[in-house]
Amino acid sequence: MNYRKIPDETIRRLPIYLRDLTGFSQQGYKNISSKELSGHLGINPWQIRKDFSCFGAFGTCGVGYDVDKLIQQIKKILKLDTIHKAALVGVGNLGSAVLAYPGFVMYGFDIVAAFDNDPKKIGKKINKITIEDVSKIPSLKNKDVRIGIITVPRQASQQTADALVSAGVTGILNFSPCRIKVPKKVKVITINIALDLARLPYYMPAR
Amino acid sequence: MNYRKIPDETIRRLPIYLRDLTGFSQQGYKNISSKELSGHLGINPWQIRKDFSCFGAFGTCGVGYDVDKLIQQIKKILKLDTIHKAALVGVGNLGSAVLAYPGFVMYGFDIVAAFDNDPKKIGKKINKITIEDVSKIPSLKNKDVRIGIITVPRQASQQTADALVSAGVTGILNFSPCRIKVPKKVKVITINIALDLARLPYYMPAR
DNA sequence: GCATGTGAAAATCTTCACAGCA
DNA sequence: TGCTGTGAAGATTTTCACATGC
Repeated sequence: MNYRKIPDETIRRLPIYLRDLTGFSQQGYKNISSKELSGHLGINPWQIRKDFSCFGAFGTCGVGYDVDKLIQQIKKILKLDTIHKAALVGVGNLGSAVLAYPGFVMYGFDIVAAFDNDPKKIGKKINKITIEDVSKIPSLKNKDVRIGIITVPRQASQQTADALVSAGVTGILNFSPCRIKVPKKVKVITINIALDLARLPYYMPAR
Repeated sequence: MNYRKIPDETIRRLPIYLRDLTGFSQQGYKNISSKELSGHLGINPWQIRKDFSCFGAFGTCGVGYDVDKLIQQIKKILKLDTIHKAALVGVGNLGSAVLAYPGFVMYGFDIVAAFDNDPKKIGKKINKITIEDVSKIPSLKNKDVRIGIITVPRQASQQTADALVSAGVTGILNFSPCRIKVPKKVKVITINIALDLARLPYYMPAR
């Protein structure tokens, strides 16, 4: 195998594999074939094999893949083999939902701080985290927090991003419905629910 | 121009264009060039022109595109030129956030019903919508609701999907962290926040 | 001059077919 | 026989270059 860069589309699929493989591991599976995985995920077996082949030969012919080895390898590729501390800004409806979201833990994320600018919310606790004033964002520098989650209204998103970047964050999960500008070093992934919903009618059958 | 199918990737970008064009329209812009749009969106000008060229020539050379015509055309392509009624199932943290989310209105979505299985929540009102028991989902048949939003825990997602499909829904926005099986006619778009977050460390610079 | 629209080239991603190995 | 791993073919998407029109 040539060592090529792993395709972005493969990277997009890796967390999906990881999620289901973790499930299989907990059920006691030792090995799993691309065909079995395919049935679960709705991804073609050859696509799965191609994806896995990007990072070396892990399967045993006639048997399948070693589930736990695969999990370790995917975690290593995605750099999910260490705990990542994250901070959330904007504890409104969405922010609260994200704070309570159980899905983060399994990938090794730990939300260690939450900020808001509403005096009524400051000091309150959600999930053992005390909400602090946004002016305290710079304190993240001392906490080795590299990931920021932005769940503030659109108008405040850019300044929030700026504050997070200044505090040393290099990865941002942005829930604001707009693009934010950051230095090249910083990676932003934007999640916009409305954009996904807006595609739905196009794919729905005509009545 | 050959009448080809519009590429899926173009469809994915159309809602983004629509969002920003709507903003420009409200600011009084009559025309806009691909270059101006490019600056806002972070998408290359030639990509933008290629996308727009899929559905006919709309631009004026030397001037740019007619903002309002473009908006109308994109809405037509995405079938967003009519109001779409939607129903939400699962009024927990995430469900409440989605109900309160302002982003849906601008694309013409109207959440007309919400369901939960928790007796404490039934009868409560959120955003003028009274929460009903999940057993009432079949009543959607009479309301011409074609879109379902699933924000229930993983275990309940498949049965929720089944109930929605039986009630006539043909498009589902699924927030559950698993795949749901539906008839081919039904389109599902799955949003999984954790999957997006899981990609972030890979793209972040090494410390 | 300026900005669109489009064929052609390049890059990327998916599908296939089959050799190779337990 | 059953399943992996991979080169090659096919499909899709992005980028480019430039002719065309106001």
